[in-house]
Amino acid sequence: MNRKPATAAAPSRAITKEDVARAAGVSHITVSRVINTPEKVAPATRERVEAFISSMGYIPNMLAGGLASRRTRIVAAIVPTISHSIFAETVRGLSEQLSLQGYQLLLGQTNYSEEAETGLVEAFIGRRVDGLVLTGVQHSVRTRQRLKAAGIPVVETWDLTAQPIDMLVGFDNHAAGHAMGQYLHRKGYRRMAFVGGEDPRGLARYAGMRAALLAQSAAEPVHLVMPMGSFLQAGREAICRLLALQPGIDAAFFSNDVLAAGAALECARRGIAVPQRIALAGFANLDIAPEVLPALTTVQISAHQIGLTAAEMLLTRFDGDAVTQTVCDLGYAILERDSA
Amino acid sequence: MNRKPATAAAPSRAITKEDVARAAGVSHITVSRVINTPEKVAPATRERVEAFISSMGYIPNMLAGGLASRRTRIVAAIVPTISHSIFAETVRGLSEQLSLQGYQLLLGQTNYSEEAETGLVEAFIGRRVDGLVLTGVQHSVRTRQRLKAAGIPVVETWDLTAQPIDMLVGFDNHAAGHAMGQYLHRKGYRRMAFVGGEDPRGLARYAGMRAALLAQSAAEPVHLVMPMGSFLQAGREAICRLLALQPGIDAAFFSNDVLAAGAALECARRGIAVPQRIALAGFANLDIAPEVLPALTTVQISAHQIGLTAAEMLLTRFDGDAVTQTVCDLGYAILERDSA
DNA sequence: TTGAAAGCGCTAACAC
DNA sequence: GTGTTAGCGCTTTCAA
Repeated sequence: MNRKPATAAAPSRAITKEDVARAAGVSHITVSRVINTPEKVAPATRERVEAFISSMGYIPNMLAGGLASRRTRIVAAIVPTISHSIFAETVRGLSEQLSLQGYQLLLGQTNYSEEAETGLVEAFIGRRVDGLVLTGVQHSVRTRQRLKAAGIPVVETWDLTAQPIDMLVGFDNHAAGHAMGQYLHRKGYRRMAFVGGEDPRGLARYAGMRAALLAQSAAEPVHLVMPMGSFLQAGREAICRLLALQPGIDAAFFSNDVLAAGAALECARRGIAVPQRIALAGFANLDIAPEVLPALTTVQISAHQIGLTAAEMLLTRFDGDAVTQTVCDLGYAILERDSA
Repeated sequence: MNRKPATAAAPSRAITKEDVARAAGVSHITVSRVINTPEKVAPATRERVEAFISSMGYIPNMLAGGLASRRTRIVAAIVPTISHSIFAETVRGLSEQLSLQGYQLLLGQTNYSEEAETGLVEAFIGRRVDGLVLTGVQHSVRTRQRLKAAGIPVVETWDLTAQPIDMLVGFDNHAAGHAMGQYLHRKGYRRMAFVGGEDPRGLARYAGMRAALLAQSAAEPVHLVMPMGSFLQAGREAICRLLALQPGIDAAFFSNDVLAAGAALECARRGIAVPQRIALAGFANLDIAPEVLPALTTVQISAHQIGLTAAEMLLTRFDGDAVTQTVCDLGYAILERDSA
């Protein structure tokens, strides 16, 4: 199946603005203008230069351009992992919106490690990205220092805080958890559990739910921490563990829909009536939420919109305009379906 | 919730190698060495310089470095969409492996448009990426020309071809479809359908399945094309359409597990016995495949490994070594479970 | 409307 | 072990 052993290619020398300029009989700056500000070039000259650009297959070196202009037209995004569809959606939104304006997206994954985030932030600053999108509002001191020193536009996402580094688009995780806690309590459930990971946002949702229950003098919810990984399987295991450890439990709020869907699947398999025996609630309103049986009651948020909005904020800044609304609260909504 | 209107920050002037050099009383080249080849610097000098780098918070400008050295340490990946977990897995593998060596990932999405791919390739060449990872083996002439002219290392993924642009890691989609066709036929199913999108790889799987059935003198499979979007829902709709249009149908092979899972969920909902009334087979062995009821028979491939391998190939090239195995066939395997 | 000069911050090649 | 000299390919500012 193999072909010739491939060695490093020999890029003789890439073609430059000078080459095009020489061929077209103008100076390189004119070529530059044809590309960046065509309206400032005489139509005749422009057409001739364009013809040469095209026939010679000239592609401007944006590295050199970026160095000279101090604008790279690159935005970096840092997410815990691209494997979780919520973050994938945010990244998709970002990338789509950014590419409309000729910006490119550099992607970094932290795997939920703050240390990794710090490293990525430094790497991206080193690449002189025009803007940075961070997940969450919790960052190392070093990250904050670097960001401040670099002075580049930053958008934090997926959460809310009173002291954003710069801009922010997200929703109140604590309030969302609180709302679900109230909802479940109102529905008559009294012995609840929260199932999730240990990321700050999941923890905030748990805290919100807990606060809601305590405010109603209801029992404190069981907090079951599951490892991040295959959420579906984790959800199945979680429901088994919950039922075994706390037979009296009557409702479970999961940190995301996939976890909840796994639980629903397991209940179906074991003939456990949902929501009669145990109610299930998810988070995010992912594709899977309405599809399992029973359809999942969940908290609706918009992962994709987070990416879109973050991109818009950044783009506004890049245009030199001031972003008046530096904090964008996208909100959330309890979506009642059949599982709780 | 708003704070001060945010305006473009004033990055007075980023600190450079010169600044550090002056402070440490050495020349800028020594600072450069401390960063890039510390072993070539006297320990005493090194430590002093390192102290200044750290205390001054110096972050090298990789744009300038890249321009001078002609190496950006950036790899670009182009996928149809990051929303489909198979591609997200590939991107995750790529990013993980690359970041181990200090490389960063630029991400582009085509939304299955060849034209978009062409544009992205040009943009990435303009950014002088060190390597490029493409999805599939079908590309515009222009893309091929540009890539050839640029002479940068390229890895095509997710398919196989006799004439790769450069390097290749994937598996034979036609053969995988063929194998599933044979499997289903062997299992006794005779009136089959294929459900998928119109991407080249899905089409190849359909063609393979069709060839297998025709070789057995079995009936030609029905080919149902579903729009890309919410796969779960598309899977549900597909099974409804199939059963309505072709009541005699006894097996359906879906272009991916999510589609198949949607169908399984709908069958469960409507009390349609799987695999007795209709057998269901998926593709990719995603997390969801073993979790639905009945567990999905599918074709196992490794999306994550594709990313890992592509990164390794590229990294080998970057090290100046020749990649002897330019084509890596990761293979596939029929995974028999309960649905077919 | 077009061009010349200067420099963005770094690395490569060669000297000392 | 360390420094000097030249660029890398582009944009910016100013001049014509």
